[in-house]
Amino acid sequence: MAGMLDLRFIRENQAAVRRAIQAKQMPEAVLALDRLLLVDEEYRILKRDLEEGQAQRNANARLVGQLKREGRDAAELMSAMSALSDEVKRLEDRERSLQTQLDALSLEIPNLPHESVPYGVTEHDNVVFKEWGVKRDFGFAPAPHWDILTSHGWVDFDAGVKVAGAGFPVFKGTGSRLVRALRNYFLDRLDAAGYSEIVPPLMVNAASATATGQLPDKEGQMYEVTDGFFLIPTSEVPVTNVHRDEILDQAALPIKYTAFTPCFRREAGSHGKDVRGLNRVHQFDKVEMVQFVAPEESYAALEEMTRHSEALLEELGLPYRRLLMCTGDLGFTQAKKYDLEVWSPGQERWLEVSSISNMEAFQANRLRTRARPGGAAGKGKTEVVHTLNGSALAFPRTIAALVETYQEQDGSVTVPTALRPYLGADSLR
RNA sequence: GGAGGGUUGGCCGAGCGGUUGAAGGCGGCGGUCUUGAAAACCGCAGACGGGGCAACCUGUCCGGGGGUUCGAAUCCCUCACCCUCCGCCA
Repeated sequence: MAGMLDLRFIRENQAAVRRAIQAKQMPEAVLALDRLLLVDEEYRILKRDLEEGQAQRNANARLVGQLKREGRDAAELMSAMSALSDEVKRLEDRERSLQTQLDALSLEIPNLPHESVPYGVTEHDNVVFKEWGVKRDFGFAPAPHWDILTSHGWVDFDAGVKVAGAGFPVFKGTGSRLVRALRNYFLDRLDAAGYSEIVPPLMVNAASATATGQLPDKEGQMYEVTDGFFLIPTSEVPVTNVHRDEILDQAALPIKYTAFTPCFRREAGSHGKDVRGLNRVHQFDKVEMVQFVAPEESYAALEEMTRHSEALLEELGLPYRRLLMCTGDLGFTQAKKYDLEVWSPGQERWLEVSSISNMEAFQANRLRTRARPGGAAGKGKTEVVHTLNGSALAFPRTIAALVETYQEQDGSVTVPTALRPYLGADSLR
């Protein structure tokens, strides 16, 4: 299985790849790169000897067959072949071993940042790309969402602890209706924007989790269940894997999918105010966008997708800012990423509600998803595709910002206009 | 959970361990013919690697992985998936 970019690209652009990995602040991946290049060199040298041996073995085996068919004695050739076959087998064993190493090392090489991504070491180096909206002047001290939600009985955190554990909020009554309203609202908006809806499996196999980059080495983020399944940390995983091992029709690009699913994340090591209320939970709902596009279109697609998510926040009247992630805060699979953070007046902090990324060819290579005119049955050379995904939006923090932003002094929550048709109410109380 | 049958190219479908260097059909592409098209006929056609400036040479791939053999689509082991019947079940 190929890693991010194919081996040939890495081989021919070693210096640039090394620099890019260093910019991502992933020293262990630099070590993997060094080993990868060494193993690759040995592999290619061995491959020549191996192919020569295989060619000779094939020719002789054919000759044995011919002799036997003609009723002649092939014993001498066959015994001579024995030694050659042993040698070829030895080389094949070595090749297999090197191939296994190459595969494993390839999976350790992260995607490279796009040239437009600013260099940075930590999240503090991210760039505030834009800010939208005016933070509301309350005239009273706005409550944090957990107070609002629990006082109305819209979310029952204690019941969640009893049923499952911390980080599994139970939405009740109006809270549940709010979830359902957001789900329909987001999906309707994306449907109008040309995304076709998918209801995917909520568990995936290891092959899928590897293709999109959750495996190897990031098991800490996913719940692994029995029978080799993983609970999805985002619907990006099952939706993107829909086209694993496929040659797409170039004329069908861009392919746009949206999906509403619960997402499951272990969030090991999180604590304190980060996990208070709905700030960080183990199970949450999210509407996701996924696109398969021609390489030259992918950066326009990234902007377009980001605008879709921003438009939702704007229609909901929630002030937000867009961050351009620096190299050091990019994920393993990402070439470029924007985060959208919504303003939480009750906590006086920004909450990440969306992350939109261009994976370029990184996932497509792991997925073995390519494109050509006519698709699998078509003609011509297969070409790479780019994949992108983004949230539109994550529910819990959106709900947190929503109830905090629209809370009134009497404890009620005004419903933003865009959501009224979905809730059938102007105000929640 | 039990028993049985399957997995071959874009699709369907053959395939005694040795011209499978994957039959045949459909679909695709190019051509002949035609005012044009259809039909008919002829021809071309996979994926992914390695070597080479190139022409070109070469390897691997018949669900995945191992094995037997001079030689495996074909035999053996193993895993996954699909189908049929039984059981259970929203």
